[in-house]
Amino acid sequence: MMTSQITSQITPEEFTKALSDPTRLRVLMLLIEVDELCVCQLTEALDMVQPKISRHLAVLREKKILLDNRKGLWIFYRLHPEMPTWCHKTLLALSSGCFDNEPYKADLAKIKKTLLPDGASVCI
Amino acid sequence: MMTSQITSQITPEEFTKALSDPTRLRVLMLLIEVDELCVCQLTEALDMVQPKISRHLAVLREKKILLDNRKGLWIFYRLHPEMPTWCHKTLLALSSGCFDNEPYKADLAKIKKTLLPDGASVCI
DNA sequence: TGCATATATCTGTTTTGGCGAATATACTAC
DNA sequence: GTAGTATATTCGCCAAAACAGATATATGCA
Repeated sequence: MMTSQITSQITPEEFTKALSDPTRLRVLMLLIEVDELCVCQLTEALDMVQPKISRHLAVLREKKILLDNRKGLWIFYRLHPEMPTWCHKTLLALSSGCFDNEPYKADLAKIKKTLLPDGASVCI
Repeated sequence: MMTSQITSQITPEEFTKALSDPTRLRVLMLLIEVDELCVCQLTEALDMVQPKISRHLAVLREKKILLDNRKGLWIFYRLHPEMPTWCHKTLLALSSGCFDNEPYKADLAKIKKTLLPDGASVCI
């Protein structure tokens, strides 16, 4: 028997509201370019206090825009693999307006310094 | 002599903030599908009081997301022709998440009833 | 000129949402 | 168990932004 799973999809209104905060937009732009990042990497790259980052991550997690994955003490966030296609396309379109400009360019540069050559991460 | 024109481009933060209001999103989705609409058509289609529509149009106009064009008593709004490509792509991506759902579907249906076969508009 | 229509703006109020600071929770190592 | 680190949540406050309603402005026409 098939168990039908009613995962209420995010609405366009909810999605644009989630993108409307500068901090959340910066996080999402990074996660378009890098598979996964832990909270301490984001805290470091965006130069913000940890509770602030966590609160914004919670907003994105609750809307199923991000998926969290604990590995020991660290919790890694990535774009939610079941995010609707139109959401992903929207993020991609925005990213083409971001990475020529600050702070997105510098954010990405900082993050890349925390990545090892094999793609794994170095936490501080 | 060339007069260099410094038209400050909209930033991604400003753009996502402009999209984060449900009314503004509904207006923009309509203007993706229909070349231009006057204020009374929007007031009628979205079933909102006129000052509310005008205030939201003003936000989008000030950010150069919309361009206004008076024709007699009516003022028509359209997507700003000089909007950056990434903005237009973002709106298109969002539209693919909108038109299967309400209120966007019904909004568009209502608007199409105010359009003449040749694409011109009927005001009420 | 005066009136009607369409649209814009102002004003005061309420709601929303982000913030800092403090605290709580989860995990690891000892 | 305790200690230390990473992350999450709660709380009270403040500012941004949306709202309704009233009013102002612009245009067309008699």
